[in-house]
Amino acid sequence: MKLATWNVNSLAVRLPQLLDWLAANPVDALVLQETKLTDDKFPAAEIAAAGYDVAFHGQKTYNGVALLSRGGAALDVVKNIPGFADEQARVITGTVGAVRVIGGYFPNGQAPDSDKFVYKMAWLDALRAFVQAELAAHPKLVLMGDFNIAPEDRDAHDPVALAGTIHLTPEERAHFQGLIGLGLVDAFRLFEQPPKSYSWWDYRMLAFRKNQGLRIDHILVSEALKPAVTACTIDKQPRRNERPSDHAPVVVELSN
DNA sequence: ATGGCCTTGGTACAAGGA
Repeated sequence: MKLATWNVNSLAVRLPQLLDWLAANPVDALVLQETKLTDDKFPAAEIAAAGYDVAFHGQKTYNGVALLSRGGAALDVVKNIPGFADEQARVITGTVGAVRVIGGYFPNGQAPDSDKFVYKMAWLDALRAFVQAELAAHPKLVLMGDFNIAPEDRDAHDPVALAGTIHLTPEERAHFQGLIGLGLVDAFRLFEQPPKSYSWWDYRMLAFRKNQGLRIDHILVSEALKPAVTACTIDKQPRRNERPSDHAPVVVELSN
């Protein structure tokens, strides 16, 4: 079983690239972030034609998430975080096969002294409680998406220059470790990886060509699933497309 | 160089992203 996450930065722009990627990478489940589409504009028919069921939760202009699945629609779908009032469409959860999948578009946070950072902290608190409850009900769980957190210094191309800036603050990293503390593991770090592995590169400054990026897109798997994880990789290929998303997909492979 | 680029909404340029 293969699961993946990809921040597409506008599904309206990236739909052809998504369909190309799915044809080349027939995953069993895929969560998308930053679809930037209201539900009435979501391209469900095109995705169905590619062989995927899809649940989605979007809004105009910003945010928006989706959960694609092959071999049956996701069950028991939950949109956003129950009990956390939020006008922003950032979370979609569903059961695919035997796995509970939570897809999240974590808030950016803008800057550590901003109102958006305060929102990010509150959102992360709510997410943690939600994941804890989901985990209790569904031991086989995957939490994946655009976390907007670089968990360690090796997840940033210049951790000295970027120390304390958004995505690298101690507060954000503590929240990442809080999620790990629920009984999750960073699937990417279960394996030897190339040095300077990133999942996002700024559109500016020729950042992709110079590999000046951040690893902020993650797949966390529960302890019950950890023994089944056989691989986890970042697929840089779509970042080489014309008009690419600034994020690359991350893929995890589970045995059975 | 508190920038650069990309997307949206809307049709000029501001906001947001990370």
